[in-house]
Amino acid sequence: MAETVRWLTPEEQRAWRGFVRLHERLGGRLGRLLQSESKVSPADFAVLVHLTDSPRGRQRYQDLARALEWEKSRMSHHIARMAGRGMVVREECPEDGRGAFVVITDAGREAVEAAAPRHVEAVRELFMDHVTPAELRVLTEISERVIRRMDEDPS
Amino acid sequence: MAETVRWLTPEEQRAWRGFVRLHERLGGRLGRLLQSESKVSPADFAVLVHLTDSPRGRQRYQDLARALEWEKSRMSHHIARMAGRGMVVREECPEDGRGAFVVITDAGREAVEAAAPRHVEAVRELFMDHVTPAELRVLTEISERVIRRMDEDPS
DNA sequence: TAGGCATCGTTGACACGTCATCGAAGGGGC
DNA sequence: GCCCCTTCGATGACGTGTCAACGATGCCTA
Repeated sequence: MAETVRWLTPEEQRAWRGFVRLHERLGGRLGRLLQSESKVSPADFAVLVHLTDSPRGRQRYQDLARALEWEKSRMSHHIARMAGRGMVVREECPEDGRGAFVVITDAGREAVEAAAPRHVEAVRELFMDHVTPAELRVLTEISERVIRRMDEDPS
Repeated sequence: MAETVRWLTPEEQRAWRGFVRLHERLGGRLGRLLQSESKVSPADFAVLVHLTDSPRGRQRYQDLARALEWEKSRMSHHIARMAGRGMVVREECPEDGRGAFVVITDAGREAVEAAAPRHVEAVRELFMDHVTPAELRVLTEISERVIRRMDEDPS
């Protein structure tokens, strides 16, 4: 079973390379932009938005983790860091002795409200403004299809 | 100057969300796959491939950094780790007292040769096989255009 | 040739994510 | 009630990436 490798064609290499680069560059730029202007990283932002959309600004760790598709340990670490910066607090869960809530603080609300316009603006400036609606549809299609395949085959 | 934020439309949100997820998932999966089977991460792989393509398997840190679009400190840290695992060695540069070479070792060559087929296969299975040539062209187009814009505007 | 400035790579502090492991608590079946 | 198995979240070790600062060296110009 050798010699059966289907190597990438030049077009495929170019596409893959561009794709990887795009991710690295966009992520880096976006993170730096937000971090420098608002002390809220994209990850923080995602958490805070979810909390503001939840009743009483609170969510169970596990629910948050499922919604964001994060591992529970990542959630635990990240919330600990965010708690250290005063954007959220941890709260015991009376109904389930194992569980806990993440609750957004006033400082957290202020931070997300201050960061939201800048976040959206950055996504537009760096990405959306350079992509046509048709291209965007193709991208959505690809993304969702590939993710679906990964969900179906958890190898 | 308030109220002028151009929020994302539902389609744009969906696209952006899918795009971010795709990267996180693909990256995670690919990394785990390679790491577990070959002790060569995607980053290692990129370095080793570049070195094997260089005369005498060696490159200056800065050239490598430019080629991969990495920061010099990232390069330094990463090479130090790879050197610790015996895949490369650092070598002084006689012509320039400040500089240094990264040189691939035999172990490094073996590692990249062993990892290459698996790497390509993973990229195919996880991604290429689920994207049509036309979609791939759109993706390449988008990636390169957005990257170009970022290059032009180093805000 | 001496002073000033840029470039090269290193280093340390920190943020982030994964994995493996753990202890506490819930939820069965018997 | 008791055991077993699962679920919840915390934790520590580790690999990875960023930033800021640094020492050493090269280079250019006055």
